[in-house]
This record gives sequence, C-alpha cells and structure tokens, in this order.
Amino acid sequence: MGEKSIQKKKYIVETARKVFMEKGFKKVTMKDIVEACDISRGGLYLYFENTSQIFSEVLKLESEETDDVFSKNIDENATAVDILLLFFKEQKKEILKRKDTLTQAIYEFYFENYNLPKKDNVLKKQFDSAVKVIEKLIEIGVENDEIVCDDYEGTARNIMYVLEGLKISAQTTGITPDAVDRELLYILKGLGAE
Amino acid sequence: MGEKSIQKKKYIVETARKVFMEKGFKKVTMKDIVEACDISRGGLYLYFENTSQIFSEVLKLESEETDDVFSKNIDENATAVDILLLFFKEQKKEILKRKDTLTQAIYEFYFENYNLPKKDNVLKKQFDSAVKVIEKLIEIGVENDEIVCDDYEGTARNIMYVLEGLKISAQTTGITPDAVDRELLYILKGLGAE
Amino acid sequence: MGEKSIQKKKYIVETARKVFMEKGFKKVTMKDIVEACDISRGGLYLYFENTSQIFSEVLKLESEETDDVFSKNIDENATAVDILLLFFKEQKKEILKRKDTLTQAIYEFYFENYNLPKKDNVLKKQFDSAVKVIEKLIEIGVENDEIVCDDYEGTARNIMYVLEGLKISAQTTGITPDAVDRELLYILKGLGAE
Amino acid sequence: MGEKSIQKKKYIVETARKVFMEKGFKKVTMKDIVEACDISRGGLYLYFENTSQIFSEVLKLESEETDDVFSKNIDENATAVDILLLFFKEQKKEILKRKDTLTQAIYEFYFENYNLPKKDNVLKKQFDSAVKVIEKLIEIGVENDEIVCDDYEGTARNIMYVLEGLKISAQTTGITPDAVDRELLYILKGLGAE
DNA sequence: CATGAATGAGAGTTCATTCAT
DNA sequence: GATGAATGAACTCTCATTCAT
Repeated sequence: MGEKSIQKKKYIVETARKVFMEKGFKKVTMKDIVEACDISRGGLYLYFENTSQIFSEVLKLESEETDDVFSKNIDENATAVDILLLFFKEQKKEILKRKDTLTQAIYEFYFENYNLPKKDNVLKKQFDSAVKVIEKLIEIGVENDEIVCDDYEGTARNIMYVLEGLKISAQTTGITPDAVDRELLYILKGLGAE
Repeated sequence: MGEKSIQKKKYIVETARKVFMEKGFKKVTMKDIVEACDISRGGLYLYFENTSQIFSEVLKLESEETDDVFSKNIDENATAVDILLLFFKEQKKEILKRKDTLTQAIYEFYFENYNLPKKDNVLKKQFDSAVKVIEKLIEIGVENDEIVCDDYEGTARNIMYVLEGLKISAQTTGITPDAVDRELLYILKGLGAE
Repeated sequence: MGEKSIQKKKYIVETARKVFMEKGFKKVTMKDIVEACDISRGGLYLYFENTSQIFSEVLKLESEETDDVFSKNIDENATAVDILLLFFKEQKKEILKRKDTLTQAIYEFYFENYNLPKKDNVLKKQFDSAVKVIEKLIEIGVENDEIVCDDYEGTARNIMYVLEGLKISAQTTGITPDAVDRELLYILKGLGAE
Repeated sequence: MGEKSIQKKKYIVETARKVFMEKGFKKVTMKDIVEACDISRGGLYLYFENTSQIFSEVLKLESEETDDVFSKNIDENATAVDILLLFFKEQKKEILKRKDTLTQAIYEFYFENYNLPKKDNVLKKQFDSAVKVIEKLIEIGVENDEIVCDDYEGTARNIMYVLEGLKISAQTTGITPDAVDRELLYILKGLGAE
C-alpha cells in the first residue's frame, strides 16, 4: 500500500470516528461512512470489509492517542493527589458527555466482539493500564503521607470499576454532574485525601 | 382486549424475552419475534408496534419478577452480612452470565432511550431500590456490630456502581469468576466484614 | 333484512360518506370505514363487500337527497332568471368547496367505474336532469322576455359543461371565487340577462 | 449523474408514462414501474423516491412535447377558423381517448397535489396558455370578419372550460363522438363561424 | 347477526456487496 | 486504484378477508 493509500485510509478512519461518535456502533452502515467521507461505495471496500473493521481501526487510533492521558501536561511539582484529582476531572468530563464520545459505540462494539483476544481489546488494555497508573499514584501518595491505603492494587481496581459503573450509568439512566462529584468524593474520602 | 388476548400478549412477551437474551436489543427484528412466536407477520402488529414496545413489556415483566430479589428465601436468623453475601452471590451469577441474560439488551435499549422518564427506566429504578436495601442492610449490620461504616448511603451507592462496573466489564472485556470474587471481597473488607 | 339491519346499513353509508368526503374514494380502505363506524371488521363485511359497493350506496343516497335542489325554497314570484341565479349561487358554493364535498371521490369512483350502466351513473343522471331543468328555465325566461336564446337545449348543455369544467379545475388547479363569478357572468351575459 | 444515468432516467420516465396511461396515478406502485422497466427494486430508488416524483417528470416531459400543439403543421394560408377547427379536432381526439391518455392520471395526481405552486402545475399552465392562443385566434378571426365576438378573453376562457367539462365527463360518465361534435359546433355557432 | 383475532399477500424502503468501466 | 450504477435480500408495515366463537 502506497503512501497515498495510507493517507486515505487514515482519512476514512478519522471521518468514520465522528460518525461513530454520533450514532454509536451498530446503527452505522457502510453507506453512512461512504457519505461522510464523500468517497465512492466501491472505494470504501478497497480499504475495509465492514464497519467492524473500520471501528477496530478507530479504536487503534484512539488507544495511540489516549495512552498519554496521564502523562500530559502534568506539573513538575504536582503531588499524587493533585494528579489523581486531575484524572478524576478528566473522567468526570468523559462520563458526562453523551454525544461527543465513543463510549456507547465502544460498548456496542464489544457487546458483539467480547471474545476478541485481549491484545485487541482496547477497553481492557486501557482499563488495565489505568489501574496500573492509579496504583502507582496511590503508592506515591502513601509514601508522601497524602493517602491512606493498604491494598494499592485492589483499591486502584475498585476505583476503575466505580468509574466504569458511572460511565455506563450515565449512558443508560443518565447522571447529574453532582452525582458524579459525590461518587468521586466518596472515593477520595476513602483514600483519606481531601 | 379479552382474556385470550392478554394470554397471547404475555406469550409473545415471554417468547420475545428469549430472543432478546440471545441477540440483544438492536439486532432483533419484528420478523425474529414473529418467527420465534410462530405467529403471522400481521398478527404481531396487533399487539405491538415495534421492538421497543415489546422490550418495554419485557422489562416491565422483569421488574415485577425481580422486585423481590432481596426478600425471597431469606432465613429468619440471617444476619445483615449473610443477606449481603447472598445478594453478592446472586450478583456474581448475574455478572458472569453472558447468554442467559438481558443485560446487554437492556444496555442497548437504554442507549437509545436514555431520556425516558425516570419512572419508565427500569434500570434506574432497580439501581435506586437496590441502593436503599443495601443502605438498610448496612445500617442493621452496623447496629449489630457486624459492619463498620460511617456513610451508609454513600457506601451503598458506591457498591452499586462497582457492581455496575463489573457488569458492563463482564459484557465487554470479559471477566473471570475470580476477578469478581476479588472485587466483592474488597468491598466486604471495606465494610469490616469477613 | 330486518328493520334493524336496514338502519345499520344506513348508518354505515352515512358515516362512510363523511370518510369519502375527507379522503376521496381511492384512498379509503375498509379499515377506515370500520373505524369511522366503530363497528367490527367482520360486521362491515356482512353488509358490504368492498368500498365500491359502499360508495355506490352513498351515491344513491346523494341522488335522492339532491334531486330537489331546484325545487326547494323557491319563491312563488321568482322569475326564471332569479331561479337561475340561485342555482348558480349553489353551484359556486359547490365548486369552491374543497373538503366538505364528495366531488373528488365521485370523480375517482367513476374513473374506475366509467362503464357502469347509465342508470347507475349518478353523475350522468344529475347532469342530464340539470340540463333539463336549465332548459326549461331558459324556455320560461325567453317567454317572459328575460332571456335571449335560440337553442334551449344546446345552451343548457353548454352551461353544464362549463360548470363541470369549473368544478374539475377547482379540484386540480384551484380557482378563486372571482374567477368563478367571471365565468358565471359570462354565461348570463350570453343569455342577455343581468 | 453521467450521460448514461440521464438516459436511464429518461427510459424510466418514458416507461412509467405508459404505466400511468394504463392505470392512472394512484393505483401505480413503485413495484409496477420496476416491473415495467425490468430493473431491480433498489435500482428505481436510485433515481426516484416515489411515484409522485416520477409522475412529475412524466408531466415535465409531457409539457415540453405539447407546448407546440398549436404551432405544428399549420398551413401558411390557414385562417383563424381553420386553426381553431384543427385545435378542436385535436381536442376531440384527446377527449374521446380513454386508454392511451394521461388524462385520468393527471387529474388523480392533482387531486392530491392541488396546492403545488402554480409554476409546477402543468394543468394550469397548459390551460392558461391555451386560453391565450384561442384569444389571439379570435382576435385575428374578428379582424378578418370570420368571427363575431366582443369579449375575446372571456370567450376563450369559456371555451376552455367547456373543453375541460367535456374531458372530465368523458372520463367519468362517458361521452359519444357525436356529443362532442355537438358541443364544439355550439361553440362555433356562438362565434358566428361555420 | 356480530365480533375481532389471525392470516398472508404485497407495497415500500434500505443497504451490503459486486463489477464493468 | 476508484467510481457509482445495479442487484437482491431483508425488513417494516398495512390491509382485505376469513372464521371460530
């Protein structure tokens, strides 16, 4: 595949991403993507066989870009709790978004593809890596007496499950910003922070 | 609508329930249900206009039957922790099921209908009522010195969000029974129980 | 058929009449009539096989009731021109109505049934009888020097065709009250009246 | 849309035209046209959304082709009355046709679409332009002492309404060639011609 | 007579997918 | 590589009509 092809493929994936954000995964048809990309029907088939394949690429792109959620823009002097608060703030924003987000599409996609090998399951990879980072933060926090905790990994995982619970609740039953705050505060209190 | 009609409607809902368990919500067509029920195309439309309407009835049925999750078969001498353990056991079973469950269908349904009035949102209703029961259990547990907790409601809600997180994770990234146990244990430890 | 049956049949025809006025002929289904009459599906079939049969009855009713258009409420001292003016006024009203009228339905019906025996063609019967009356009026008018005309029958028929032309134009291209007046005046002028 | 598409679209319109001539407007389904054109179900939808759209195109075609009704094949030395007679002859043919004509379909179409903007109402456009031409012919006829008339426009319009009346009568109550002749003669007599 | 549940034919419409150009 | 016309399968939905009760 030539350079031009790679560019085009990337263009398709990026455009499709927007479509998935708008409509979720299942509702999106090849036609939707063809139209969004303003390419020919046959043209799309040169690059992708179906929407699953396209969405997989979207996810790959996503994970490349979001790997650095934690590392970006962090003040040199920030404490562990500072960083945790920052992370929570990001998560809150993500939880409350209903439209400009891939959340639903991702869930829908994995409903159909839950048996993908773990290495291809971006959701799992992100979950696990987030757990690791939180674990590390807690460790640092404990060392610096900011945080009280005697099971770093367990706590980190618990936090992530709460966040997952908040996310899915937001998408299905709706949730208010206050309710999110309340849950995040509960976690922080459990850590002896804030 | 006569008695016979009511029976038939119930039959359709129950049959459709199985279809939804197998295929989720979005993938199910009126035709699927027609075939599962072995009735005529037009016949189904006498009772329901679309799959959403049918699924709503399925949910109604569901919530009627599961309202008593907590109350059933509870030993007279059971302690609060006993009951909590029982509840967790039920939840674990529910979390780990992938096929014989409406979980996915429900999520998919509410992805599309998240703005239903709260009274029609079974998910929300069940969540809230579960929170209340857990809260009560904690209260009793604290009174009997089985449990340590200083924020009954917050803790109850936190527990439910973890369970939600586990549920959605199970459906999307997969989860092992051990992993579920680990999370439930973490919660119990936090309550000073077990 | 008992008295009760006759009453019911009449009820159906009268109710269906309203439906036809609203929707024309072709668009109307047996279901529409069942619903308008608030009777059972099977019940309607006891009396009529299809919408054509019902519409035929509507037409029969119609022709019974409208036979006396000319004879009703005519002042003893009215001149031929007076009566003609009255008739034109009625026709104008009929022409300009778009909704509360069977006009369209009748046209649609005869598009499909133009080969009905003349005795069953209400449209033709009404046309012919109107021609006769106009002819008579002209004759009287001429005798009384109100009207100038040397071909009573031809003129009467010509007038009726103009009215038909106005009626169908009103239903298809639309027509203003002024335009109708203009045409009616043109006719009167041709008769040397007004 | 390429040249080939334009050809195909034209082919569809022309084929559909025949279908409309046979069945009128309302009875025609997309399926009828698909079958008449011997194309695929989906294929038709590439070009048209529904039968109304197709019929509109048929009408457009029609009006392009019939604009020149008056101008064609007219002898250099023809008098106004000659041309009028020719026109009447054409009209008579049109009036008497029951099958090979769009008349019914057009009426049915405008029953449903009477509120189209005047510019899209072919019926109205043709009526108005015919009135203008007749008016002109009368004027010329009067100048050449062939015709007697003191209200050119009024008479032209009156003639057209009679023709409309004859046309709709032919479609609904049926009409004999003689009856048409009789009406046309009546008009000519009124013009002092023949 | 009357009911209304049930059937199944048939119309509309949308898309994934192919293929000649 | 790219296009976009074409196909046909699959779904949705509506009614005329029948028939057991």
